[in-house]
Amino acid sequence: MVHNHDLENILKINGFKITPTRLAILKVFSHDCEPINAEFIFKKLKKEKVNIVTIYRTLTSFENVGILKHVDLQKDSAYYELSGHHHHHIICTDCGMVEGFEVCDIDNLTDKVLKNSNKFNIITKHSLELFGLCKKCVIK
Amino acid sequence: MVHNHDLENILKINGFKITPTRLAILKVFSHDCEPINAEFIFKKLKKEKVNIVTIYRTLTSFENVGILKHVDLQKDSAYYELSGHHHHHIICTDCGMVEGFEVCDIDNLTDKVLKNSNKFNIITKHSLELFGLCKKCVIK
DNA sequence: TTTTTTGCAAAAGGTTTGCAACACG
DNA sequence: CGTGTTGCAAACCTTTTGCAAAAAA
Repeated sequence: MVHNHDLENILKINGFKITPTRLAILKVFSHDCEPINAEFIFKKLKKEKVNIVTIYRTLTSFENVGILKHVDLQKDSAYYELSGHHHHHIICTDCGMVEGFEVCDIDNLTDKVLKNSNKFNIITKHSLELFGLCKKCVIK
Repeated sequence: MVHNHDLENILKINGFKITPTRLAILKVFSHDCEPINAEFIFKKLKKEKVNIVTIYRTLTSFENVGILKHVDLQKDSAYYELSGHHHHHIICTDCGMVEGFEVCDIDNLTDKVLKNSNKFNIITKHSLELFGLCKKCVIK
């Protein structure tokens, strides 16, 4: 269970003023563990009448300080998730369902790649997402 | 060296009619081995006065039949490359420079992931791109 | 009160669509 | 000649920007 004062702390620590809108957006992320986009948050906060421009601005600022991580699902809009533990995703190319996974031998790969590269010697981040068909969509 | 009749063959094999525009676009891809976007092709074919809408349509249809592969460089437009041999990219987050690499232990990873997944059992494709700073941008 | 934050309207940027003219085979 | 392809204009959709009003500290 996430308490409101935890969320307020996240904002404070990152130098943000505490506003109802920011708390509401953070709360959406702490409820839904899957990557979500601006539109999703907008609909979830329909009652609160949060402007979608504010959501875009908030997402960007949260990403800048590292509260959120941009996830590349190869969909047509930008998806974000709380940047807690390092993980990746499997995305169903039929229904869009997303599942996370932890396995990631990226350090090993990065070493090999950098040894063979003559243009790079620093890797700062990586994308690694799997795409496939979920069990429901396979039997369709 | 790529001959014109090779390009014509690619079109024929994939059920396309042979048109100057399609040949020109294919030629751009066979010259530039890095992933490119619609705008890049548009500029390269300035003299031929190819409409950018046609370029978008061609890119989509080439991707559909597998001539081209969409590459996710986390830039603001769609990049494509000839879908020849399997490889991935390192992208400089400062200057945008792209270098390819072949190392890819994805089968191993896929096996591990599917063993732990209860929602998926088929993986059809994957994204794997590294982001970092190229040697030029490091010393800036 | 001072500085951020928000909302609104409008713009921007990449991409898609409808339709008529054109051209490949 | 018939169907697939192209150009043009306009639409679309997500995201960004400018500016004034509102709210946080």
